[in-house]
Amino acid sequence: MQNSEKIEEYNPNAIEKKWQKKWDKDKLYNTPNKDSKKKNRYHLTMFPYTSGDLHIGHWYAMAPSDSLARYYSMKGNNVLFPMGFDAFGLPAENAAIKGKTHPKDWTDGNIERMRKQLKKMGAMFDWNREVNTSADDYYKWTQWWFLQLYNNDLAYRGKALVNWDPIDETTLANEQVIDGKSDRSGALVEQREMEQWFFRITDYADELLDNDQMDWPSSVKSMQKNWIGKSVGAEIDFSILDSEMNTTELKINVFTTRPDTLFGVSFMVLAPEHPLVDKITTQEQKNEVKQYQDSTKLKSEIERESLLKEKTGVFTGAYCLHPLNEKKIQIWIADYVSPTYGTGAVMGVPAHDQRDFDFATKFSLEIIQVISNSLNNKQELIEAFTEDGTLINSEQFNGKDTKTAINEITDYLDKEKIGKLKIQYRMRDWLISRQRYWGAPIPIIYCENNECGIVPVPENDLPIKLPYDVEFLPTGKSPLSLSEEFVNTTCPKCKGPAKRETDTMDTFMCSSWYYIRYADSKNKNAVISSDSENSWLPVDQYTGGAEHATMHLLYSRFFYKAARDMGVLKDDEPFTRYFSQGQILGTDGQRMSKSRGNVVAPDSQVEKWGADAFRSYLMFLGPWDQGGPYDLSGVVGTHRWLNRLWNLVLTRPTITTIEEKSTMIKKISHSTLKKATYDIENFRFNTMIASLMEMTNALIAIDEINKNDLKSWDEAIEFLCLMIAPLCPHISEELWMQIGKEYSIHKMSWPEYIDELTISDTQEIPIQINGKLRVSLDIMVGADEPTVLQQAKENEKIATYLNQKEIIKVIYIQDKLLNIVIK
RNA sequence: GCCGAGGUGAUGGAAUUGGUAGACAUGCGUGAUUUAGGAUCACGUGCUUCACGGCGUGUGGGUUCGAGUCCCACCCUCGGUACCA
Repeated sequence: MQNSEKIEEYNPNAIEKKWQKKWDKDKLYNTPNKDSKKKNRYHLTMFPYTSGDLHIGHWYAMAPSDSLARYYSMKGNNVLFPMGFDAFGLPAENAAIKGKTHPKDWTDGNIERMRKQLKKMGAMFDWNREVNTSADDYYKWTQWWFLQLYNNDLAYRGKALVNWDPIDETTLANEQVIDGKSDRSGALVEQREMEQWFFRITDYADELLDNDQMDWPSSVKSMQKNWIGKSVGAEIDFSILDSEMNTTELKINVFTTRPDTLFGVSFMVLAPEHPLVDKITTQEQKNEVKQYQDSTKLKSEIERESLLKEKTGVFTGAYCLHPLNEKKIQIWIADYVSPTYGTGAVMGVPAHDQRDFDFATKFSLEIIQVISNSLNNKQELIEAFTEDGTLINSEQFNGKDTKTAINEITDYLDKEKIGKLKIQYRMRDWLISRQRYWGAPIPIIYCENNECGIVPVPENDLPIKLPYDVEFLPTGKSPLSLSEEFVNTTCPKCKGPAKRETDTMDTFMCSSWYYIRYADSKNKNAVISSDSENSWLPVDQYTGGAEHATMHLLYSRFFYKAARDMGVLKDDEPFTRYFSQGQILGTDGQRMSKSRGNVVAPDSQVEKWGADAFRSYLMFLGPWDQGGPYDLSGVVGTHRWLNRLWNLVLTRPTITTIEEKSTMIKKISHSTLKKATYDIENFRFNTMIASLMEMTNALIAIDEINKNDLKSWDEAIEFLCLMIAPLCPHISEELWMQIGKEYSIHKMSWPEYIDELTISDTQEIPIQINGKLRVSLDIMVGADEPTVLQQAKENEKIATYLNQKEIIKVIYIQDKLLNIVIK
């Protein structure tokens, strides 16, 4: 660099503060519903839970998402990129109990702080559309959604065994139970029966399963499929016999995916909790059965697991009848049968199911082989044979193969009315009731007059406001039930005395529709106007953590489909394209947590290096979907780069008087632009930044240019600023101004590259002998084989290799390589 | 067990369809500058060998002129899920 003129030093903190203020003042990022010249495009990053401080994970998730939104905005779209707060939920209540504040005050304070921290990111959030799920103008609509679901028979009240967290004193969704423990409190979860509100998500199981065409990561799609867990099989009735061995009215209904093994049934197993157990157990077995049931209840899921899956169980003394061969079959109870999956009863086929095999071995029950193939013929079974094969010992079905037998036996059972085809799902209906304070009240009234019964709150009465002055300390009852003022009301139908529902809604309900509200966040008359819906929905690009695969992302899809069927929205899927970023870890490679003491605070990193260097470092670290440990000594790399970039842009090289024009600068800028464009569209921020660094370094290496290249130089600098704009919004804006361009760089267009300019006239081609690289030669682009071979032979080193040897074959790939095979 | 992703220098990671392995960056080394610096700049840096060269992408085999990339078998790590009948 020959220019002696002193330039100002790069000072990230000063310029970042300056531009954030100006953008805010100019409302640069407020997005109108319509822009006559541009196509609308909706980008979304998951909104944060209001936990108190923005942590590095938020930056890792949001900064690249912002860069993407900015890129598509430069590509000529009218991009909506909103932000808000997921503000209801247990931690607010827990923190309030601990810190002796009120959940609302705690939450509102956190929102204030987090909004400030978010603004330091320099993202293009449209704050005009901010939502706060705990604000009454938001949860009014959460309640409205509940009413719509209720009116369309998608919400129902039912008794159910629920997961009960004894520490937080609330129910939990299955998704919130990890290894039998509460994902929040860590307490061992108990089973309790309660009256609860459910959503019929299972009605949508098949449609939710159908996700092949979605532009989502395959891992997330497969997680959802596994979670829904569809299996096709048959339900079969086994008639229970009385003590005289006569058929009774009682039947055991089992679900099996292997009806072809029906003749192999040698016992029946009920879950200890199965309602038939008490009715069929014989007098002699009563005590033993009761004892087993009690011990099961006391066993936590952890204990069940830790017993190395050793089978336990008790005979009930009762028998049932095999529907096809009329054999008498013992009925047992065992805890390996889950009361909540299928029918809570299993037909024991020890020869062809490993669990049944273990059980039969332990209790010396008969093992009848009914499937065989060439491999296991005549062999004594030492474990269950679970492969397909041919039926044996199965009367009229002998000789059929597994697949045929499944169909024929199912058909036969159906015809004889002893069974039928059944599709079973692992996923259960969504339990939304929470016995907690800090959530949206469920808009239901229970009228004391039995004729009215359960009465939904009329839409005009919404929102049912969450009272501020309530005792929310945990007592096992819903805090709202302790507030006379809240509970006592009049029935909307008969005007008689009535009581309100005192449970609140699962917060996943709030987050199932927030992206819908962004499109029309201030609408007082409707959840969204059809105009706003047409403008923005569905979301074009959603990004967020894969930990939400089976909860938030599945619930949102259900909500959207339900909304379609209720006539609220038009489309089938809420998120057209979804990408899940990985997780940023502590410097020790572990998950960041206060207890480990490995938390890196983004605020201090921003203060030290500036938001631009910090953002770009997070993107440079590695592939975005991979995550990984944060390296405190690595940020300096992107900081140094921005420093070099700063000096480069503000200093022109010496201009010589040589007339000859070079194509080098154009090649650098256009090929970098090509690569950067490809990379950002494919979420490859790390390689995009690497190539921008390469371009920066290449331009710095040029310390003099000739007069005719001046235009190319200025274009290169311009391209560089524009390409950096989505990644580092502050430094690019500042440099853009300093080189005398029009405000704002963020309203400029992404440049277009010219493909011919990305190629130069000569290229280095590797010359191999027998596939081993020996030398690289500078060859004209597009040269043919004889030319290249000739040049190679002329090379001294190659010539020595070829000396006295016979050339068997020459492989030449144009502009790629030359391989000479010799003997 | 099942489903999904992955295994490349000291470290994070590059390598569009099989075609120069290690781009870019950190760290480290040497030098420059500075009163000093954990600031900045330049050069070097896969392993091995004095060198010619040889060896190198989890392990073993295969296909090919040529394999990080394709095929077969296996090992390991991470994420999800599980007596799911």
